[in-house]
Amino acid sequence: MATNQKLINHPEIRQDEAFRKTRLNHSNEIAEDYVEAIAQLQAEEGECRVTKLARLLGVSHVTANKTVARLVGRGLMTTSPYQPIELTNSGRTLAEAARKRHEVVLRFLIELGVAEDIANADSEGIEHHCSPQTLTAMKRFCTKRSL
Amino acid sequence: MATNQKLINHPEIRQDEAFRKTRLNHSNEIAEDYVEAIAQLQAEEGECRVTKLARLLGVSHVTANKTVARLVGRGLMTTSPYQPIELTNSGRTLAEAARKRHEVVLRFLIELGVAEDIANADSEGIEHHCSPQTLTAMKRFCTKRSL
DNA sequence: CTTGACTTGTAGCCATAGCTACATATTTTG
DNA sequence: CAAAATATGTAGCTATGGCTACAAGTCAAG
Repeated sequence: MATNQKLINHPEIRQDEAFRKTRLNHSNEIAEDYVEAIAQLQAEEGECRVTKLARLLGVSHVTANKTVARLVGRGLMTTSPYQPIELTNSGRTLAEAARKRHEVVLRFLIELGVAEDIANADSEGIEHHCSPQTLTAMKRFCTKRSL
Repeated sequence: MATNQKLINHPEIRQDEAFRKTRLNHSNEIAEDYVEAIAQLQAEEGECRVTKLARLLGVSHVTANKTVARLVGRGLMTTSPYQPIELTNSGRTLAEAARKRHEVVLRFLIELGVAEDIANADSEGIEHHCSPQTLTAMKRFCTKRSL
C-alpha cells in the first residue's frame, strides 16, 4: 500500500508539464516576435533592415543581429552581408499565423472591455500562450457579441 | 520637412515598449511560479523541500536550488542547509497574488468554454501577462455569466 | 571624390535558466 | 546500528538573450 501510495499521490505529474510547456515556449515566442516584426517592416517599408528591426523590438542592433543569426539557423529567414533580412516560406507562414493570433487576442480583449492601449500591451504577452482551443473560444465570443 | 518626417514617422515607439515589457516580465514570471509552487507545497504537505519543488515545476533539483538561491537574494524566501524553504512576508504576498490571478484566469477560460485541462495549461502561461484591467474585465465577465 | 553620418558587423562581457555528474547529508529500514 | 535509499549540495558545462565599445562598410552631400 505504501508503494501504491507513491504512484497515486502525484497530481503534480500534470502540473509540471504545464510549467515545462510554458518555459519551452519562451524561445518560440521570441522567434514569433521577430518574424512578425520583420513581416511588418517589409509591409510598411518594402524591406527589413536590422537597425529598424532592433528599434521596433526595443533591443540593441547587436542583440537583433545575434538573434536573427540564430533564427537563420532555424530556417526562418536568410541574410547576406549589408543586405535586408528576408523571410523563408517557413518564416512567412509563422509570421502570418502569429499576426492572426495577435489580431484575435487583441480584438477579443477590446470586446471584453479592456482599453485599447492596455489591450495592445497585454495581447503582446498573452498571444503566445493561447492554444487553438482558446483562440476558437475567443473568436466565438467575438462573433456572438457582434451579432 | 524631411527632418520633421523623421520625428513624426515612428509609431513603433509604442510597440517597442510592449515588447520590452513582455521580456522584462519573464524573470518575474519565474519568481511567481516559484513562490506559488512553494506556497502550494506548504499547504499540501506542511513544508516545502527542494526536491518536491523541482518535481512540481518540472526542472532538475539543481536548477530549483540555484533559482531558489537567486530568489533568496531578492528577499522572497529564506533557506538554511538541509532545511525546508520558507517564504518571507514579501514572498507570501506575491504567492497569494499569483494564486488569485491564476484562479481568475482559469475560471474565466472555463466559462469561456475552454476544456478544463487545456484551460489549466493555457492559464499557466497567460496569467503573467494580464494587467489589473484585463483581470477586472475577466471577473466582470464571470460575474455576468453566473447570474 | 572625400568626408561625415548612418548602418552593419565583431569582440567580449554579464545574468538567467537549464543540464549531468559527482559528493555529501539524512533518513529509512533490514 | 549499518547499509541502502533518498535528499541536498557543488562543480562545471551549455544555450539564450541582453549589453557596450569598437571596427568596418555604405551612401549622401558638399
